[in-house]
Amino acid sequence: MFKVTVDNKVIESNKEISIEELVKTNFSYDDIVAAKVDGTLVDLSQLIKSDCDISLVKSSDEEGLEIIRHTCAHVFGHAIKQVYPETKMVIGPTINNGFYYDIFSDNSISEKELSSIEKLMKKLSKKNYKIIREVIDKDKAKEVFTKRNEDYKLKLIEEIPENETIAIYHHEEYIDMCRGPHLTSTKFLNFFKLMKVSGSYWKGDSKNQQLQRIYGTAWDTKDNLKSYLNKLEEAEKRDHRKIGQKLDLFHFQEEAPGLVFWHDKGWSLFNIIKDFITQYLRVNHYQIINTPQVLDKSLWKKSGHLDKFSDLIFDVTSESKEFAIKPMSCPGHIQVYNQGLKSYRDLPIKYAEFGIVHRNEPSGTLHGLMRIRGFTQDDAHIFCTPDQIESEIKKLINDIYDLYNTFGFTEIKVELSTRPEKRVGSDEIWDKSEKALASALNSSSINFEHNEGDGAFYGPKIDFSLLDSLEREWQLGTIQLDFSMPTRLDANYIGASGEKIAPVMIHRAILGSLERFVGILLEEYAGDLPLWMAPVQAVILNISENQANHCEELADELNSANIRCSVDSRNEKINYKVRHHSMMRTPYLLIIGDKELKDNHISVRTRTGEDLGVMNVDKFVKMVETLVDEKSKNLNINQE
RNA sequence: GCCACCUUAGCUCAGUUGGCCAGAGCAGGGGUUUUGUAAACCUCAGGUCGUCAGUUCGAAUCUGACAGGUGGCUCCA
Repeated sequence: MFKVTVDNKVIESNKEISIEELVKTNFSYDDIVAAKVDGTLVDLSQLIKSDCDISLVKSSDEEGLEIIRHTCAHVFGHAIKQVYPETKMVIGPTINNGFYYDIFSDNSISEKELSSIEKLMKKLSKKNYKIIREVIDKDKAKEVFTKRNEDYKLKLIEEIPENETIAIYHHEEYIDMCRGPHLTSTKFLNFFKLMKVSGSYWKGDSKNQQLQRIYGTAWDTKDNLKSYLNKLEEAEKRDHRKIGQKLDLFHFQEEAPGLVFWHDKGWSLFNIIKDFITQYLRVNHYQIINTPQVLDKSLWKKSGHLDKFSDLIFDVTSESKEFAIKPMSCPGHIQVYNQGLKSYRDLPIKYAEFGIVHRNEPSGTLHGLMRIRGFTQDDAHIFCTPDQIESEIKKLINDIYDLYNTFGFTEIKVELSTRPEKRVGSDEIWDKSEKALASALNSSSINFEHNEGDGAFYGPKIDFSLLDSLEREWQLGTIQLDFSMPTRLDANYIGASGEKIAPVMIHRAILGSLERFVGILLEEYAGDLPLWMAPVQAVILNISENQANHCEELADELNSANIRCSVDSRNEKINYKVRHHSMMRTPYLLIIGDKELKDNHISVRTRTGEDLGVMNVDKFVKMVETLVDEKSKNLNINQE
């Protein structure tokens, strides 16, 4: 006789019983997909024979969804082996919102085929067959997968420690190896979709065998599947490339892959952001400098960039001399630092540059404004003593958060990368600086992930990332400690006792690439930029020709008052113009008819269709000034 | 760079199994209209169907190469 507590209900039993059976006989639930026995996630087929505490996992729970997705990956395996029996299964993990399966097959799977494979999966899941878990030892596992010609599964088995048991799951004739848990039948597997195919590599290494990866999504209900697919569609509309074209901000063309043609309004936005950062730099005692775009290769050789990153460097040859277009600004900044002697009393010295850098990124990695070959970094280098590291870092972290918040970003992913195997600098200085970075993060009570061994060879770093509309991560800010380059490029300062010492260099970018940042901003706001960043803040629309001249005068007046304003006096109906400029996401539409002309008033409408009523110009100017000063997201001062 | 896919007018897209001068809507030009808060009406023009080669009596449509792009993978100072 033993006692089991299931969701606070105590059940007694005197014979071994599966959780599934236990639930069936004691509850009327129909959405249980797995269970946790004393906190450990297990299959429902698990047998219970002694006292324990069980909590049930529902299909709608995060863990339940993951199980559905995991099992869905297996059913994909079941299906693909029926279509192409010689397919070799590799790995099929769950990911956010779904799963993928890496396979090896001589048949290349195209996206067109996915719907027919999906149909077969549906057919299999409709059979509502039992999924049977079997625990076997390593030798038996080898035997099973040797028989099935599953070369990759065999490689995986090799990596499993001796005397560890292995679980395999039987899906009718299909067998997959997996820790589980899994569904006990395909009953809960109804709402899924195969999404896309991609290439991938065995062990994620491009030197290894190329595999095919099939992505899918799976949900507990039809509605959840539908709303996920809808969400993707909505996200697509926020794509910065589409918005950029619609709002006439920038374009790309074939002759300049990975390089931006900025149009007036896009460049205006770019410069608003740049000016905002410039203001920050002034207040925080940066020296704003500018260094050459093209430098002799000997300098890049000396800095170490040429050895490490030669593939990414654009070459220029002139009169038999070889130059490189700068891929980063640091060597240039050291040249400025090296002009004249520096004393320990001068430190920290901070050089900032909106450095335009070019990197010949592989064609397959380019992505709109997010990943390009020529971009502008809000780059700076802080030359300081080891003792100054921590306070400088702490300040930077806080500033980065403040600045991101000002732009409206609150979800920021932070990663701390520590010493890699191949590195320069003594262990003491690594200890000290890793500690400095971690304690700076901790003291600002910031959640961050550790990336052991992912630091640069010259020092540890902190990276800050934001998400785009499809929740892809893009790195923006970075703070990197560097113990190498100052020495390589002969930078030093005179210490208190007169000796020459190499300074520590902190590379840091706040927005990272301004281009990428514009991309992220556009997706975050779906083009509805807050007033202070809107390239055109107001457009004046006349009702008829009678008011056209007055509109021009009004525009001059508003522009003089620092409101970015244009006039649309085309011979069109007001409805047409309102629609047009609403779609262009201009924050304010100022409408002038005979009434407004007579009273010298403006009728104010926002891009979202809100009518702010008729007011005089002064009141409008004051409202805009206030909202811009506050960097508000609102267009109406009365909004709380 | 690798895998799959895509490329037709300024934009968004139609173009059936290869078959007469390749279509639509919006945008644009010209007229009419002088308009009151999300699309007035008439009319005109606009395309070497990404590029180059090939198959064919005939190619936007089939094949190949290349370019650019999209989604991933790898990479990312």
